[in-house]
Amino acid sequence: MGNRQPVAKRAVTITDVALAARVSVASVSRVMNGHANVLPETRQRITAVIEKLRYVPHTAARSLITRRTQSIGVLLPDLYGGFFSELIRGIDAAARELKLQLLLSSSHGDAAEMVAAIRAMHGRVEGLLVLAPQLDAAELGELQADVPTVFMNSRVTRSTRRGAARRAAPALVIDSYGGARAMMRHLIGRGHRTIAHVSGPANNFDAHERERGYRDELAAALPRARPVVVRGDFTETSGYAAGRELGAGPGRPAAVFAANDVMAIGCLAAFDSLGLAVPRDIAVAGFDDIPLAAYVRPALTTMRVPIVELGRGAVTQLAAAIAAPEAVRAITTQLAPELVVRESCGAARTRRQSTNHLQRKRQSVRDGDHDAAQHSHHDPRIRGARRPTVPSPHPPGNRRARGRTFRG
Amino acid sequence: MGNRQPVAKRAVTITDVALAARVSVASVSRVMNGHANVLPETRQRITAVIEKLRYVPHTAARSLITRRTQSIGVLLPDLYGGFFSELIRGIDAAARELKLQLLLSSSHGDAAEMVAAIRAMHGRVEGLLVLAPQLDAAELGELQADVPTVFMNSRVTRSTRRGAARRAAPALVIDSYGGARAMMRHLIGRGHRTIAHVSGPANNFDAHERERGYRDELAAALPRARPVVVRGDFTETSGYAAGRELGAGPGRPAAVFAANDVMAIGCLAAFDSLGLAVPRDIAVAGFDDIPLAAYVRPALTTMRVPIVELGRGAVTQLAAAIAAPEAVRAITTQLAPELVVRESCGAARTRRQSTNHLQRKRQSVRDGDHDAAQHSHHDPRIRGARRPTVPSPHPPGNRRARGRTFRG
DNA sequence: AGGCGGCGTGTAAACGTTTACGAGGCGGCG
DNA sequence: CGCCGCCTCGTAAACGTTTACACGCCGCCT
Repeated sequence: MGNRQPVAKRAVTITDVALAARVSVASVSRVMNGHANVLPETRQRITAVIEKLRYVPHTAARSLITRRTQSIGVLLPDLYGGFFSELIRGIDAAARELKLQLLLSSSHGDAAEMVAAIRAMHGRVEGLLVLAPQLDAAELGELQADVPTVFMNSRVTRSTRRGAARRAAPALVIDSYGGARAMMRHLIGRGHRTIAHVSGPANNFDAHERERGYRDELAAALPRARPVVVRGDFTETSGYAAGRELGAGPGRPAAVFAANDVMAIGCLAAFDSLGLAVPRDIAVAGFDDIPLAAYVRPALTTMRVPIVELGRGAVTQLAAAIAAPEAVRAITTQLAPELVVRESCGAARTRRQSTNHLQRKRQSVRDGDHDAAQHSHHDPRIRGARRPTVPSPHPPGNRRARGRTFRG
Repeated sequence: MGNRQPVAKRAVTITDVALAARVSVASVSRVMNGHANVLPETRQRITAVIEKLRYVPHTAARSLITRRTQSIGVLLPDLYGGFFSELIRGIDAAARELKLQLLLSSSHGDAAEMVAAIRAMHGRVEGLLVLAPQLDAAELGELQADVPTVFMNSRVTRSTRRGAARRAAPALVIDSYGGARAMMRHLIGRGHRTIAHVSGPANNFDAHERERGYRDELAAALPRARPVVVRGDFTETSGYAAGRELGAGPGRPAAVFAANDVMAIGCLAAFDSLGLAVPRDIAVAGFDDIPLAAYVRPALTTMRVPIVELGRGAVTQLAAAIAAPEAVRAITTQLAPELVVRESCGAARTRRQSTNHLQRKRQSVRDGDHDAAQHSHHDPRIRGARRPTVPSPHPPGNRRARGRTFRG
């Protein structure tokens, strides 16, 4: 009893507490888990010992028997940039409300790496959140985990292609296709008749969807116009190259719609280097509404994607799937981007319009039914807070400053 | 054997494998853990069954007995903004190399919340990474976890105050004080004689250190100058307000040094609204080098803080502490910021100078010794890649585009 | 030839919980 | 007064691993 080991002191266990409180471990467990059937006096004695010994239950042991870990795994392809930052923030906020721990894992270039990561999480998480834009449905199907999974922004398995609907997990995606069409409608509505597209990497789902939206809307609204697509890879460098090509070549388009903001900013630089004034000589539009988009000049017209909502919604759906695994349906929820009009397309400086025609919509993979179980739209961002140009006569809202209270 | 339960299928355990391979669980375990003493033929038989049954060991059960979880907890005050994004990226990269899982937890406003979060991680992690700029040493001491802990950017416990060194954990901090002094030297070196400071929130460690650096360098270099400090809170709004106050009041300073970039950008907006030209009428400097800093105009002169290195180094130190808990020393490692000269202080457009006099330095809390065990400097960022103004005649390096290969 | 060491494998304990089950006490009611 | 039920609490099994130890076998050394 009294012999003290010089080695690392063992953590205090439930048995230590039971001994000290002169009760059985069962009673301690009951107190810890808030069960009712324990005498107030006993409870108090146990609580005091717990406090005194600073007992905190061993999570691994607990989850071994309860089969609950109170945590979910998040698998991302990368972490760089504002997109993932916001996504994680949305996920974290929702997980915190649901009292779920977050196990983070990133840098998964291919399916094999992702499978390895999933394996490493086995027995550690109750569910998985997977963002794998570079994987198609077949590959995703292969990494079938033994826990509920929700996919974010992955290739949609289309019910139109018979027998192809093999993914049994729900998914949340940004409606890149609809967003691209909305942007094209806007550009065409502003009078542009020749519109080029700078696309993203070939194996990226969103890149593909945005290009498809570009082509479809162009064909629908301007049947006589010929689509012009310059392939980029979502990097600024590729956007610059595309901008040089489009701006210097013959038949310069009236507007350029880049598949993301970063490339659009590259285009801006390219046009500047060519002596072209934006939007007077050529209009530019992007996609994503990254923070930079509001600060470059001219400020970038773009589609804002609801990243925080994406993260939130995914967690909510995952929690539902964990609670009732038998009730999960392979439903794909689409989140609609929002048109943000700034200067780069020649719009009025302060004008800001929302795409009413682009309502939040859902589509079922199996059938056309609409489920009411939707995530809560708690996106904390203040929609109008972002500054239209830099510098502006008035200080913007404080949305962007939240974290900065802690970090300089 | 052949009876199939209609209920949720139980996960395959090591016993299932042992049964199927007609060996004992011990042998399966030995194969799983790569122990040598198992016959090739037996090993092969077991491996085949493992493959066939897709057996993956239950992490909780394993870590219960081995007391190893292969994962570390990361406690952050918040997730918003580029700082945390980069920090997590650095942490993730290092953790991935060390095959450590990351348990993420954020939004800890006070010590109580943090203690709760630490408790929730008990038995789940082998070590803790804590970023708590709003906590002082005493509070940090209280949340003494039973696992190795490394603090990031926290209040330094000074050895000068006797008996105050109660924190037994190592820490990594950004040298905000030294960085602020370096920036002041730069401003004074450019000829500015009246320099005001916009400080951060009162309870923030970095804010305090930067103000201290401002005051000390000012006193040292310009003994006759009177320090002028306007309190901000790291938000753009507060920077704007401070800028209005400083720009419109009597005795307008020649330069304004803001405690972070966000407030500096607020100042830029304020001066613009007052009709002041930067840097001709007034110079502005920030701190952090957030991505925006290079894109606003005039581009912001600032101190770049090595965020990724901070995360990397913290993980490295934590791994060392986990491996050899008895060898940990409460050493505080300082990471030096780097001066980035842009336009907002009236420098030459393209000039870029590094602060040679501000070497990376370390200071021990207990004594003055220097430990060689330093983290590897693998910061992948390309130093000169950032664009000085927008738009620029040449496309920037592709550093900023990495994650964008996956996400539009 | 017999003992002995090494090697391959199995048995069982241990990790720290939760919880089904049962024992004991006590009060109420027949 | 006795029985029954409820309430409190303890005992022990179970979760899925790892690993110390034991055991049997074979070959080598003496």
